[in-house]
Amino acid sequence: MGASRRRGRGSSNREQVPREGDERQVFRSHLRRHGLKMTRERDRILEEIYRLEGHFRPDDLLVHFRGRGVRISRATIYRTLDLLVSAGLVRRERFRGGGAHYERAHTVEGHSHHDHLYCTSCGAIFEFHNEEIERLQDEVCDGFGFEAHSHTHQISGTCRDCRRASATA
Amino acid sequence: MGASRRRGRGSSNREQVPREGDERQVFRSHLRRHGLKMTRERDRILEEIYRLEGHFRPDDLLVHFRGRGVRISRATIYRTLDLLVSAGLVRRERFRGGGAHYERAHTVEGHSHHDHLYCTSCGAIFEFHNEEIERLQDEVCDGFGFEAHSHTHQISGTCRDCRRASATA
DNA sequence: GTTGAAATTGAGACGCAGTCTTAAAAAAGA
DNA sequence: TCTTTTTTAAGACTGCGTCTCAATTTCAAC
Repeated sequence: MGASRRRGRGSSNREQVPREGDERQVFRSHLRRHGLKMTRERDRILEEIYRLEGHFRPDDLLVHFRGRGVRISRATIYRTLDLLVSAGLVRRERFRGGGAHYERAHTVEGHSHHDHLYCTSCGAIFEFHNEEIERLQDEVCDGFGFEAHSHTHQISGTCRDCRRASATA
Repeated sequence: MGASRRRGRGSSNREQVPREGDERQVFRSHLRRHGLKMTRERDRILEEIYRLEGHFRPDDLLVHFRGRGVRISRATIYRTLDLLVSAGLVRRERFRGGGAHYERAHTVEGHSHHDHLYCTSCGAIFEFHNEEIERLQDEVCDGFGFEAHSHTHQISGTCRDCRRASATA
């Protein structure tokens, strides 16, 4: 089939530091470390995710690709998301009862992740980060001899706007 | 609010506070407040939940009733769990990707709930409670003008035993 | 560049949690 | 008791996610 050997966008190869392809490098080395292969599909999925802002669901990707005539199967999207999560490039988040949401991790090292406020009234999602909470979490883990890999901290409730709306109602 | 007496294990039953039926009263008045009816099925489900220790899944209840020849449908169990959650008597928790787990809320007022450490290796669940984290959460919410109704705070990782096991391996 | 073992893919079947639909039954107030 | 409204059981159904497997692609060795 199409043998286009794609490189990155219009990579201006000026600098030494791979800025644009940072996540790609991380992904590649993660794959290599696990004896896995880089494929065109995985590359495209990663690229798309890093173009997106905010949260997305697997189906969003599927629709996106379908809409552009790119055939990437559902299975591949799910498989790739799993890989990206274990590579630390993407975070999986669950709100409400429905399916998982994903978002790219903000830093490769995973230091400054954020957590979420979820408005059950309008579905809005807010992000917060609190260093002190993070520290206390570590303390809790130490107390249990527990080694944390990740965490989920969601607060559900009513956002400012919805509160205002229901107050006037 | 008000009457949240502690309720230790074998509380000395000196007081007038309805011990055994506490949750039933709460449920009843919740239903009444919403123009809903108390039924035998709802009563049985509540009773069973308050007999259980720890986490359970909707299917556990189903199997339990089936095994005893009590016919309560899946739909009813799910509907009742929803009601109990909104009445504040039961908490819904999600671990991993699978279905929801439930557990009874420890106090009616919802003050001293706990959060969870989840071992991804053996599936063990530990509970923790940290007053300071709770306080900081409130602060975060205030900052957003957000009114919290509930929260989920899960830390995934490896528990002490599993760490030990993999260290010796 | 060719080759070939091993990994990956697409398509759809499948599994499971949870919701919806319906007629029949039960609750609660008058 | 009677009447109205809610609830129920059963199972069809939905949606998310996983699995299967033959065909294809990767990539390291040649």
